[in-house]
Formats: sequence, structure tokens, C-alpha cells
Amino acid sequence: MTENAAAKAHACSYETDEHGLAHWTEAHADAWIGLLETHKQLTRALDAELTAQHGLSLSGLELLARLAAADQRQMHLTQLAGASGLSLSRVSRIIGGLEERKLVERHSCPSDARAVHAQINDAGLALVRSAQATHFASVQAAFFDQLDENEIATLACVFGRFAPRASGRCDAGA
Amino acid sequence: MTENAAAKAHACSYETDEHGLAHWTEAHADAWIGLLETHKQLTRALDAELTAQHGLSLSGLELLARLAAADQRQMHLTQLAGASGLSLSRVSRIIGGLEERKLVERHSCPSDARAVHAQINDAGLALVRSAQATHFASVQAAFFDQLDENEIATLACVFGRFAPRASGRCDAGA
DNA sequence: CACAACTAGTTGCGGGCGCAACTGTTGGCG
DNA sequence: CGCCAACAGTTGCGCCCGCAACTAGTTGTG
Repeated sequence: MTENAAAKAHACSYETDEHGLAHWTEAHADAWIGLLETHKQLTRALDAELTAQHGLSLSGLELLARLAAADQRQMHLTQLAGASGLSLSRVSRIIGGLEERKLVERHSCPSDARAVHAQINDAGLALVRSAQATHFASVQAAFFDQLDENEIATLACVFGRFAPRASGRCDAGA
Repeated sequence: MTENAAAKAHACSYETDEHGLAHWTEAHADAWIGLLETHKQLTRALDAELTAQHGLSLSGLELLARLAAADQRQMHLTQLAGASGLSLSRVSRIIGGLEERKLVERHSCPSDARAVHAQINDAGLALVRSAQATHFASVQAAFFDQLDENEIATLACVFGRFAPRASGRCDAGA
């Protein structure tokens, strides 16, 4: 029953059954639900590991990594928020936590008294390096090792459509 | 063809630059970061819409949909937790909220006094239908419309590897 | 039967998250 | 110059989430 449905799928990819309950074609459901499910599983595991080993959340690591890669090792909170897709309020609080742990410092911006430079220090840099080392290995094992190169390329292409922001990141140079 | 690349990739797919900062190859970064980023964007938007229009979170809709599709329109909380990948405590509280809104009822299980049947009622069914209708249309517009059939198939295949649980869901019959 | 091991569900707690309201600063425009 | 809109950042709040501790009922074993 899914054969013809799949062909029609692009034009109309969800329907309702005899009880009025909506559902997708199988491939569509697997793709969407799979995305949610896979994200849930992977981030739960990776975040837990990161927290246990380095006391950092995924978001904390992301901000720290961006600072580490930034010019002068510093960025404005608004820049960080824009780059990471987090709200400014969240960034403010995460930086607050990192500051308490003496991993970053806040310096008020000389050219704009409203603004703040969050600057990563040597302790922060050291932590980023060790956290990234173990984290990247985990992502490799949990994610990339389950995929072949073609699949990785497809994912990169597909997700690039949704998250143009993502590419210009810690790797940046390119 | 991909044999060698894949072999190399498997051996070492991330490196450190001259400053000791770790990074992946571009395609790897785009795939992984893109997954995180895409999920963040889509779920934020969809969840906000769902909440605004129907007062349901994504998780709430999932539970309600599972109940609607279940035999007797009822399930044990533990079953729901297992099927949805949520913790039992979360399921308990979400069902609590739905119960307050008179969308589901708790019935203690006749054959096991510890257990509870969460049962969706007519109001719940009506809400599921209308919520799914708009939600599915949104997912279609925000997600599937950006993909072609081959990409959807690849995603379904890839994510199926991580989330075996996902396939046997609301569509279930298959 | 009695006792231990296990299971279903509930609840206290802490953490992540964004929105909205607020302070202080800046910059444009009359 | 004075004023107001826009902006950077902070903080109160409420939601979502899981873990751990707890209650209560079940099952297996001597």
C-alpha cells in the first residue's frame, strides 16, 4: 500500500486514516521522527558525558569554542548569540557561569559602554582543548562511525539548507 | 570509490590546528552541526506554533497521538515512556497536565494495582486531529518541502539506524 | 507464609531554555 | 541642544527535561 503512495507523496505527503488520525508515508515519518529521535538520543548521551567529564553543557562548549577561535579570543554576547542560535539571555547566563569558574572574563567594551567583551582565558582554552578532544571522539563513535561518506555528504548538503549560519564556525578559516 | 576515503575518515576525521583547537573536516562539521542547528530551528518554530494554536508541546502531542492510535485508546505510562523516549517522570507529569485539561483520563489497571491506564477521551481525540492537521502541514512546509525524495529516503535510512523505535509509531499498522 | 527483589508511578529538585520587562547607552533627527 | 527609538545586556518567570528518592503493589523463592 505504500508503493503508489510514495509516488504521490511529494504532492501530498500526509493523509488521514479511517478514524481521522493523520499520518505520513513511511519514509517521511522515518525521516522526520528519526531526526527528532536521533537528536534526542545523541545529545542526551553526549551532553551527559560532557557534563560528567568537564562540567560543560553542549552550549557551554560551543560558546567557549567560538571564543577560542575568535579574533582576540573575545566576542560580544550578541555576536555569540547570533552565531550559536541561542537567545541573548541564555548566552548571558552561560557566560556568567563560565566566568564564575574563571574560564572567561567580561571586559566592558571601550567603544560602546553598553557592550561587553567575553574573553576566554588560558584556563578556558585548556578546558576547550581537552573537552573537544574527548567530545569529538564521542561524536565520531556515536554518529560518524554509523555513516558512510556519501551519507555524510548528503546530510551536510541537506542541513546546510536549513542552517546557513552553521558553516562559518570554529573551523572558520575556510 | 569511497572505500579509501572512508577508511581514512574512520582512522582520523578530526584534527587540531596550529593553536591546538580541534576541528572536523568541513563535510563532517556541516553534517553534525547542521543536525543540531536544524533540529534547534525546526523544533523551536514548530513547538511555538503548536503551543500558540493548541496549547500542546511537541511531547504532549506525541503522547496524545500515541494514545489516539492505541488499542482501546489507552496505554500504560511506562509503555508511553518507552515508545516516546521520554522519562517516566516526564510522561507522568505531561499526562497530569493533559488530565487537568480533560483530554485524557487515568484509570487504575484492573490486573495490576500499581499500573495506570492513560486513556484519551473524545475531547482529546478532537484536539489531536486538529493539532496534527496544522502541525503536519507545518512540518511539510518547513522540512519536507526543502528536500527531494532521494534525500528523504537517505534520511529515513540513516536515522533508522539510530532510532529503531521510531518506525513503529502512530502509523503503526505497517 | 514471609521476605527480598523488582516494577509502576509520583514527586522534589536542579538545570536548560526563551520571553518579556527592565536598566543603561547610543545615535539619529528636529 | 534635547528627545526618542533602537540596541546591549541582565534578570524574573515559567516551561521542558531527567535523575534520584520514595510509595505501593507484584512476583519469586525458601
